[in-house]
Amino acid sequence: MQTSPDEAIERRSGVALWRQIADRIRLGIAEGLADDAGRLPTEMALAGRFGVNRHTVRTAIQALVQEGVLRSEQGRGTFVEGPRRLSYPIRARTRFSAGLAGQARERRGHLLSHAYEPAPPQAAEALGLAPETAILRLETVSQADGRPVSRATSYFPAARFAGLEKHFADTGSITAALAALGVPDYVRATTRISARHADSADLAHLKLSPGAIVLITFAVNADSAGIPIQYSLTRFAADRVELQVDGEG
Amino acid sequence: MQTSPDEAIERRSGVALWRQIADRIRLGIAEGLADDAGRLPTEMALAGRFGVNRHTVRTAIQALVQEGVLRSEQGRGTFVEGPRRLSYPIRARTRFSAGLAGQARERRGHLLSHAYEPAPPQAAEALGLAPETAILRLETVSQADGRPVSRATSYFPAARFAGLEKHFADTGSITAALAALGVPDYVRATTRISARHADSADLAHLKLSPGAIVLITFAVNADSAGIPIQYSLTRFAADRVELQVDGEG
DNA sequence: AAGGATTTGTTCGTATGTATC
DNA sequence: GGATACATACGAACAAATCCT
Repeated sequence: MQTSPDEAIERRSGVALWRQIADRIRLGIAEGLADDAGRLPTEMALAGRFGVNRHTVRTAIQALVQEGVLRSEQGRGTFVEGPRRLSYPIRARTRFSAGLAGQARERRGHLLSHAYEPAPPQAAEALGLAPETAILRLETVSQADGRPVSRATSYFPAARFAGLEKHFADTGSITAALAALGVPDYVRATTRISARHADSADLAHLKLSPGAIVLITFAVNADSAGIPIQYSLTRFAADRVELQVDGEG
Repeated sequence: MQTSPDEAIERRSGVALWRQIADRIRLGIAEGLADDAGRLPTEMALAGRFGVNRHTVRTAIQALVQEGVLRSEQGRGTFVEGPRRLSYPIRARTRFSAGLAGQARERRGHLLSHAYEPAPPQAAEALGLAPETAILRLETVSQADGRPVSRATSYFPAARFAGLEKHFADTGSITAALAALGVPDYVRATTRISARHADSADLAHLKLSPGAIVLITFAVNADSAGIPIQYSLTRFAADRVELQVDGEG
């Protein structure tokens, strides 16, 4: 028998207890925290489980209600409200739209801004270009059923892909824009995955609640000849998406 | 010219500013935040960049010094200290030890505890077993050069893998333990990746500083006949590891 | 070698946010 | 809800170590 609570929460961590508990509830929903009717355990039960005061649990629940994840009904309980988490596949042939087929009806990318400028060091290295070579930078947001899912900064060699931003703005698809410029196919070379807290740009573009976590991917795509054509930094809303890696492509 | 800071930080988010800044600095190091001599921008410069008081930056830096990531010298500056981030590959044939070859000299898994018990719902489903079927659960920690990298909860069908914990305790390797029980080879079927804040168990086993973020992977491994043999939930210290997905496996 | 500029380290005080009871 | 304790963040000033001219 344990006297301490089952799922301990960390104090003096720089992360408020209510924020930690909100994170855990949000993740826990995917793992069956709510019952079949979508009802969460009572506030008292959650307070006991996390070893905190009921007020603290209430603050966490209020934050999730604000996000649209939960809905509280006086006298009845707290219920899961929001859509479930999307599963974003990462494979050799990662495509945003194709990947979410069957999980969302409408998905599309939006162009926030673009610029032709000298390549920053990491981009130049990833693309195999000399430092300062001109590149095209695109800032985009991808949505599924009108809900922002990810935000990306992409770098393309400017010499080869001048005008790409127009094709993207028209079609909302990197795949289609590349095809229009003579790249009918491409493959994901490598993806590096890490995580951090959302910054204010993430909050604004992804419509996140403050304190949310974003999954970060650094990816390189190459054409059929193996020449790198795109380097991208993508931030996924960790509470709305999980990344899925399939075994044998 | 901008009057607002370049990289805005979010207030009233439930995540302390110093914690957000510590996260950003840690990530920024990989992206060339420090100069060639490993020296960070001055406290004043960072404070300006993030739009906060110098004290707040100092608190963030102190947290990273405590973690071993940075080192401060009065009158000289603040320098990058810790070992660089490990890159953990995820492919069809993901192996802990093999994957980190060349990045760390010594790596090994340690058995924290084990139990034979009824399968929890997610584990039963992932392994294709009837609910409540007996499984073997292993709690393990993996280290590279004595530094904890990840902590895993693994489920194996008890009928097939009775005694696996002894082989693992002896060898420190799941691959070797499975081989001893007649599974010479296995492949990663799927991996789902998400992220959350570290809980106190993560902090203790991974020796993390409070408030750290962990990358979570849910993985299923199958034998050469495609039969699921292992379901595992692994927590990676997001500030010490990045996950790497290679294109054509 | 001297002195000024730079950079980190320390100490006040004050206001606000967080969590408990 | 109100009172209390502690953590977080800011501001101003000064001290100590180092660097540069």
